[in-house]
Amino acid sequence: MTALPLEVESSAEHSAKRRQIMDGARRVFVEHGFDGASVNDIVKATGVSKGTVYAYFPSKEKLFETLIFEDRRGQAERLFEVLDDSRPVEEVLREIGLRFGKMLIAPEQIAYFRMIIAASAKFPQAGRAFYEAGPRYGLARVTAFIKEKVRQGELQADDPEMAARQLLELIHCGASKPLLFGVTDTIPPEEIERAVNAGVATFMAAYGRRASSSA
Amino acid sequence: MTALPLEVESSAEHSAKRRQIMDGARRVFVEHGFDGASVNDIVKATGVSKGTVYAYFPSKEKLFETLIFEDRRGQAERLFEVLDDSRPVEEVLREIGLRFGKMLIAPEQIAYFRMIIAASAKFPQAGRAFYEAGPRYGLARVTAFIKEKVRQGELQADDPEMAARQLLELIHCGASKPLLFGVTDTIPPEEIERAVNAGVATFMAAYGRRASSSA
DNA sequence: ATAAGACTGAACCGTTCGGTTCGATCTTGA
DNA sequence: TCAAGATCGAACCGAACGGTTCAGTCTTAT
Repeated sequence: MTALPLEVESSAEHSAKRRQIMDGARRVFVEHGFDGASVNDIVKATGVSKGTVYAYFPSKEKLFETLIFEDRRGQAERLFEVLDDSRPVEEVLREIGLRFGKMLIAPEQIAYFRMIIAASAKFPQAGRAFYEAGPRYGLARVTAFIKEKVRQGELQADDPEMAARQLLELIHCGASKPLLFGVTDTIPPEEIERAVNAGVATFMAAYGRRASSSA
Repeated sequence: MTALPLEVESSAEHSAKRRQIMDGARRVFVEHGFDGASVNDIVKATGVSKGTVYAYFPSKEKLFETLIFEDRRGQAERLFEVLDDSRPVEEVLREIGLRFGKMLIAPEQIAYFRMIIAASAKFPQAGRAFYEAGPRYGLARVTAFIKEKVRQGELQADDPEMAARQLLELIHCGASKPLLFGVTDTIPPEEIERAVNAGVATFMAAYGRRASSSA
């Protein structure tokens, strides 16, 4: 290989052309997965020439890895912003539940999960990056929220992290699984709301101030 | 294509050669996914000639689909056998929780899930077949168990299916996620047990006879 | 023994794969 | 204006892709 990739500097890091390439690549990777995405299809989706793609990224692998690493959008941050511990706990949990539920069943999200999961054997660092920016980040935020609510006396939990894990599982309650396995394309919004309400009720039965200690 | 696949009769349905081919193919598909698995690698893994593979299956796609459809082993049946409603509810739930948890973190299982999830966009029927033999079957069994325990007075639940969904999520509590995303290769057994115990406690707090009605 | 069927291993096919090259053209900055 | 760098589109490369073919060998049943 005689053509070295462009030396990335701060300005080039955010160049429009580079972003254009990554946007086009993301579409193809999300649709076909890493192995199913051909470089020629990616090139078409980018709207630039193949030579230019290779001027920015040395290989298909590097393009994919870079995409996943830099795609750690503030999605989880925005989602968990509503964890305002000055408000009543059930109110917050219902709201976070609905936001979380809607996010987890969005078609783009399902497709993105599928792509990451599929690629995680070959690109474990990419899988890890995604996991830490998403699920783990969310868990940490919810754990902190629960700790504060325990301190305030609204909740009781010996193990706030386990409580947070349970909460996240309860409010979603596996609703996205049929989507992941291709069983259906849509989940009715009422289903999400139903799971959220039931999940919050169960969580409060176990961890609410009136409940017996659970852990 | 001049060579037609072998007409499948009852005996050929279970022929050793056909099984050999599918066993070899499964190994390669599970390791590399559908797109990442090459027919040449599959042929090597089967230990038969390429011509023979094509004598039994008309294409790579058909081989994959057939494999998934016929792989509906009685795994879920065996797992949920312990749902014996003549025993105390907590005892049964702990036991099913441990069995379920161990199954869901087994490396072969993780790899199989990954393969199915990855392929579900292109092969939704295969994804559905897997889902119905596994998660949906389990949910139905647990729902029936909960209904019976409600009838016996050990549990109370207005919505046994939602209760079953919650139970399945609680006893596992997302323990396999780090595996799916390639974050780690192993989950300590104590972690599974801990999640099971906490999950059963939360479930009983919400649905046990002494608990307030949750749904 | 013989014939039919199953299977083998090697070669083949047209197409696609990821990656490379390059003359021509465009863009940008001095 | 000019030169350097960026980009283009087309062609190319060797390897790999899924699928096909076939002479030879093995297996089985009569």
